[in-house]
Amino acid sequence: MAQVSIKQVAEIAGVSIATVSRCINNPSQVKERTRHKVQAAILETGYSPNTIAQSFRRGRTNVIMVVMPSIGDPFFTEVMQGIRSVVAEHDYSIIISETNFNTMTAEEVGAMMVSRQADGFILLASIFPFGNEVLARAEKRSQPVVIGCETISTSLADIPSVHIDNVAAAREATDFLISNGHKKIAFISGQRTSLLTRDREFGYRAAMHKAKLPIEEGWVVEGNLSIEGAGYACSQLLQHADRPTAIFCANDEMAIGCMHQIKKQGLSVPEDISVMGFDDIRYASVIEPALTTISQPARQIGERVATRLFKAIETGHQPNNQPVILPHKLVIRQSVGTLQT
Amino acid sequence: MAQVSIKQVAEIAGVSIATVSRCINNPSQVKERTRHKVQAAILETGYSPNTIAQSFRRGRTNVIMVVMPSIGDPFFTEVMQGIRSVVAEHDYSIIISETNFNTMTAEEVGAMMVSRQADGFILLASIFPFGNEVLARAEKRSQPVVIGCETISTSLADIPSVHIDNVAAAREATDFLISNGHKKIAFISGQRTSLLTRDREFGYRAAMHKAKLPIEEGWVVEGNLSIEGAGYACSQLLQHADRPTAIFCANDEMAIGCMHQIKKQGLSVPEDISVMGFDDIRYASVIEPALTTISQPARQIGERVATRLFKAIETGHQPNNQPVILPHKLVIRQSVGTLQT
DNA sequence: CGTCATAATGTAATCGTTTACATTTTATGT
DNA sequence: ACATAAAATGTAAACGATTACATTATGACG
Repeated sequence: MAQVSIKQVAEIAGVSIATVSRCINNPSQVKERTRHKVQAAILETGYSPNTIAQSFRRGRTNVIMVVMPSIGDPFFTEVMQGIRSVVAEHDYSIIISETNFNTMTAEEVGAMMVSRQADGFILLASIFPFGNEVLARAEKRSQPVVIGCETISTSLADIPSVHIDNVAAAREATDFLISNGHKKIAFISGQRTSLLTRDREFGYRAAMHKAKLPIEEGWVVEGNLSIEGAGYACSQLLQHADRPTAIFCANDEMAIGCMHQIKKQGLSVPEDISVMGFDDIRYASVIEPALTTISQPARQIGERVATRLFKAIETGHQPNNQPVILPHKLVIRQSVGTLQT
Repeated sequence: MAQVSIKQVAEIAGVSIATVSRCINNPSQVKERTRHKVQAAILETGYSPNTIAQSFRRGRTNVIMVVMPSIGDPFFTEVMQGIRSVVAEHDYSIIISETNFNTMTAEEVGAMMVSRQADGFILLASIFPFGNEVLARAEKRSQPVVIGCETISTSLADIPSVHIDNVAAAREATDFLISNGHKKIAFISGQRTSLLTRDREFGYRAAMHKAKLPIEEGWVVEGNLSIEGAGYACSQLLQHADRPTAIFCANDEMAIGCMHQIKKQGLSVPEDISVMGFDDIRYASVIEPALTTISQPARQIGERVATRLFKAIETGHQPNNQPVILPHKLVIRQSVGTLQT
């Protein structure tokens, strides 16, 4: 059975294809009697417009693309919900693309834009080398791009983005550990190539520096934002000659892997070692001990990112280039203990 | 800056648009000297093909769509990895659509197919009313559909699908509880409208029946496949006059929520109540106590589903309609205890 | 009833590719 | 050098929709 096209509908209804098209897109300008004929023909043939042809002709896809580091990451899933809620108010659909935590090059981002499969892009994943090049392309093609969550605050104040102040949040988290008497604090970061957690590492280092606490060689290790990766990173820390009393993980997923590893080696959290997470994913409160972490307003980030994107799509201009900074919150649960001094 | 089209490239290179097109799609049939000229022109203009126009003209999008109940569900994420690995071998990309655990109607599925935005569909989400109608549409449009994970074994042996034997697996899980001395076994299901867990409930009931164990009114409650939903469902069970000694949850996410709720009420797992999960998601082994559950070959399911889909796309026929049943495995950890009799 | 404004419909161009077919160029063998 | 086959390139139609513009139908009014 071949595809039914507007032509066949027109034929059956005994009108021109233009009238059929108008019937669908602008029913008010076709006479009622004709409209009925056409609708009958549509029903009879089971016609529905070929969206590809529509996109082609209109030069607009009514699709936005969200580039995620990983579907399956509970944090980004929540961001998606925010995005979704905004998209639902527009006549748009979402397609999701996944990088598996790999850092995207400007070329890859460019390739996605060039393919014109979407009218706008939300990047929740790292871009590198980032910034100007991507923006310039976006500008040229008038395909807006907004970045969510993941940026380096220091180097790109000029990209449209929505995120928390990762540096401040990480500093706060570290300060909390310090105020609980910890002096030997380790950090498990994301992939070295990922930008996601660099600001957090930076905040951690800043807090340690300010408190005049040393960061021993080997206290900052690379996880890969996964449970398994953190487990391995953690076991290295536990073998360290000068074993830390607290571990700050750049995301909750790793904190969970970290706690698991600690317990596996017969130690307990927080009695022997304290663990601090970041993100406040849904598992953070049900894991044992419940995770002390930084809560990000994930849903809200998603909403704001999408709102900015749509404004840009509608006006035809890139969004203005100020980052939007949303508030974070330290959530104190049970995974951090007080060190008797 | 307007889009660069093949026309401008042709003009600059001093050739016809056909030659440019051939240069891109069939370089072997254009002379080297010409090829160079064209490539130079492409570079100069920054041209890249308009994929929408290509899809339009070719009648093929080189995209497959995966409909998921929920991104963020660790189980489906793993299925996705399998799918992705197969897709990577073809010149295809994936777009993901999310139903948020809502059951799709045949109309919705039809709408997705009709929109022609993809050459084939993988449905990991419930369809209802399912079966013939969807298949008939798929057939008519020659847009293949393969279903993964989620079917009702009893009623649609004739849809191309890949999954485990959910009934047998659930029976096995229930038998394990029974063999550990449990007689009062409750079940937390998915949404009533979702097909995902019906077979599992069926298997549970079958096992109970075979062991001549009664299922008291109120022992089968509806979670919504989430931590929170299961928490609520679980608290109902704990208040039950005839409190169960074991709870079988239709997925791990709910088992985690369930255990959390049990502990919250001052009881412990598995001493007071045993909990059995289903799926073996990555959190199952790190949660405390580690979850006894049914392990599905998620990755493999994804691979097989995708393989079948591509075969169908390539041959232009619907896949044959036999379900592929993959093996599951009971994974015994710590969340199920033996009941002293 | 004729005129004219307006509403309804039709005609045909267009979007950027691909590709069947026609034409031109190049290579080969005598 | 010429005939001929093969290779390279060009021409133009097609995909299915939208839409500017042209045309026809409808209705209002004197």
